[in-house]
This record gives sequence, C-alpha cells and structure tokens, in this order.
Amino acid sequence: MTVYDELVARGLIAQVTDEEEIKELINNGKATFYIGFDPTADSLHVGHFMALCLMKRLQMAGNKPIALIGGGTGMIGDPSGRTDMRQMMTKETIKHNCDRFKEQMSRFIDFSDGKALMVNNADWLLDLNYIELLREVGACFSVNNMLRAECYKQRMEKGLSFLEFNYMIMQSYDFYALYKKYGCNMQFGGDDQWSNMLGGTELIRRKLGKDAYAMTITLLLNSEGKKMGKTQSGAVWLDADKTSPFNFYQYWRNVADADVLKCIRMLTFLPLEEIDKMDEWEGSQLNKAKEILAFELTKMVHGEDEAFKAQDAARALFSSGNADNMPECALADEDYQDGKIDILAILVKSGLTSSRSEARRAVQQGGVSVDGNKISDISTAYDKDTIKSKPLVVKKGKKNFCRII
RNA sequence: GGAUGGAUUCCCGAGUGGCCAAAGGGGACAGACUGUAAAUCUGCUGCAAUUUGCUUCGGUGGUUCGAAUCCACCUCCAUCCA
Repeated sequence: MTVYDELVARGLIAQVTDEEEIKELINNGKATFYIGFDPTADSLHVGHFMALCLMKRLQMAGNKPIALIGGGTGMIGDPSGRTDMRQMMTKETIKHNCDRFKEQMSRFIDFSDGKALMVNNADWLLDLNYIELLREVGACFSVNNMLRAECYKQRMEKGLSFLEFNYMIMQSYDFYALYKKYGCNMQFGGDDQWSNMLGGTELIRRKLGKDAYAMTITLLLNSEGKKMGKTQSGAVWLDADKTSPFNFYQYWRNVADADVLKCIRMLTFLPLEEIDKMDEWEGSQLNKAKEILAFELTKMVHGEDEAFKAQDAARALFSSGNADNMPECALADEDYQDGKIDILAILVKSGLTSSRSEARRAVQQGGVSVDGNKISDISTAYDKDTIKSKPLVVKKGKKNFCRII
C-alpha cells in the first residue's frame, strides 16, 4: 500500500490541490514539504499531534519534512476559524515558545543528517521592508479573492483588522521563500488553513511560474462536531508538566464510542488491517478499543513506561479505587490548623475543586469520597498524623482522584 | 472625521433606579442509570460562612437614602456616511 493510499484509508486527507501530482511526489519520496506551527503557547497540543504524525509518516516514506515555526507570523495571528482577535504576544514570549516547540518536535521527527529541517519564519519575515514587499508580492494578491476566502467570511461580520488580514500574505510568502531556498514543493496544514495555503501556491505560480502543491489534514472533530483535544480547562498538552501522562491517557480513554475508531485510525500507527478488525466491535467491547487508543497515544507522546504506568493506574483506580500512579498532592505544614485539615481544604488544595464553595457543593451532592467512603459532612476533618502515616485517596465524582500525602 | 447602535456572570442573552448575585438557554460540575460511552432524568453553577456577609454587570468619576440601570468623560467594537 502506498503512503498516499494509507493516508486516504486513515481518513487524514481533507483537500488536495492536484491529487495525481501529489501521489506521485509523496509515494516516491520526492516531496519536500512543510507544515507551519504557530507558537501561541509554550507547548504543542493534541491539535499539533496529527500534523507531527503526518510528518513522521511521510518522512518514513522518504520525503523531507520542514517544520516551520511561526516566529514571524505569530506576531500577526491567524484569524482563520477564529471569531475574535488573538491576543498579541510579545517577542520574548514568542521566542520562548519557539524554543519549547523545537524541543518537543525533536522527539517525533528525526532531524539528523538533514533528514528534516526546522526553520523559523522570523528569519525572513522580520527583515521585510514594507514597500519592497508590496512591490514584490502585493500585486499577486487580489483583495476580491481574499475576501471571498472562507477563513475571512465569518470575520467579515464581526470585524477583521488589517493586521490579521495580512496573515494570508505572510503565510504565502513563507511558502514562496521555502520554495526558493529549499525547493519545498508542498505544504500541509489543518483544513482551516486551506485558503492560506492556496495563497502560497498561487504566489509561487505567479512569481516563479512553478507548480507547488497543498494538502490539508482533516480536522479531528468529535461526533458533536467540536475540535478534539480540548477540555474545559484548555487544551490537552503534549508537555508532561502541563498535562500529566495519566490525564493524557484518561482523555483518550474517555472519548465517545462514535469517535474511537476514527481516532485510532487517524492518530495511531497500528496497521490498518488490525484497525479494520476493530470495526466489528460494538457495545462495551469498544471499551477495549479505547484502552488501546489511550495506550498507543500515551506511548508515542510520553514513552512506553509512562503509558504502562498510566494504564495500570487507570485500571486499578476504576476497579478497586486505589493505585500508586495517580495525581498526588503533598500538604504542607501550614495547610493544617491545629494539626487538622478539613475535607473542603483538601479538595481545594489538591485542585479537585477550585474554591471552597465548589467543594462544599460537591460534598453536599454526594460526590466526594475518601478511601472509598462517601463523605456527607462538610466539616469532616483529618489529623495530620493520620495522613502522614497513611495517605488519603480522595475522589471527586467518578473520574477525579488525588492522593493526599 | 461625522451619525447611529453596542460592551452583562465560562459562552449566548434578558434586565432601563430598590423585589438583582442578576431571567432563559448552552456548557461545566455532581447524583441516578451505565461500559471510565451516548441518550435521558435530577440537582447545581460569584466568593466566603451551619438561614448571613462580601465583591461583580467595559473603565474612571458624578447624581441619589439606594445604580447593571441616570449623567459626564474615556477605551474598545459594529453599521452607515466621508
């Protein structure tokens, strides 16, 4: 099976500019492609993960990936798919985020011996001169066309600043620059990037008279049509300090039935034949598939050891309610009053609830238990000595655990 | 630059002087049912406290016994005109 066919079978491809040409290029390892990453946070998250996997797949097939970090475009902010303006970031923040991205990417992509490149568009964008830029590429863009682009449409209602409007031009310029410098002939990106990417191929055609290609990756949406990889507390990060391996595992363990197979197909490297077999599974058997999904992804992101730990912890936790590998919270001496600490304070300290009011509600609604015993009295308190000699396992709701030491 | 409309709690959105911690919906959280799923039903959703207190309605001042609501100025946004 060719790489391209595999990508199709896994449902990764959303749109392509020229299917035949792209097949030819990537199946034969002739593509030099780039994917851009905006440094909007100090860690990559699940949304980037798909792109990284795609890079890896194509790299394994002999193509050369270029990871482009948007140190320059990050100063503008991509309006695509957004309903309001991004917050402007300082140069220092962007720099810091770029460095962190680099570190994380190296874990997935092989950058040795020039097998892959990492570049920062700040290197060329920041030196651009406004008038020169206008003369060089300004003529190649039709405002009429740009306004028709899907990514700007919804912003036409709410307002779009000139700054953000230029994002497409910057991204197109990136492609153009990479084409000239590294012979980069293909760009990949999220499906929301489609119009920006077309801007690039168009620019290359006009300026150089050469063909370049673009392909978008299907956005990972859940069955409700929302982007996956987001929780109420924010994104699911790849950085272990921002999203612990256990929580990362749990996120995937908890996906809806309707989404499991899609996720396995798109995100894991399991052979397709194996995945097709799972297609038959239904009902509670899908739970097994969820475990596989969670394990595989955790393994890729955090390593096999962490994956086993998370899996063991989850299994133990949900069957017996105790385990070694659960989030832990160490109480300090000043957390105790007269050698005691009450249940509400414990809930807040451990981060299981964000305020005492919320903690009180949780207890009153019967959602809190300690060592398997439901707590019904909000004034329940524990001695320091008791906790020090034997940690408490506090549970809020069905899935939130914390060991108090 | 001119005219008009707008900014409300996580989001949408009601509220035009006291009865407002602020309707309704969504989301989140908790309970029941389950398979760590979905759907459904129930509760709950500013902060702190065992029937009470404290801080919120873009910002700053002001009027008033009392302001999310009235006035002034400012900031930001949209629409139309230039």
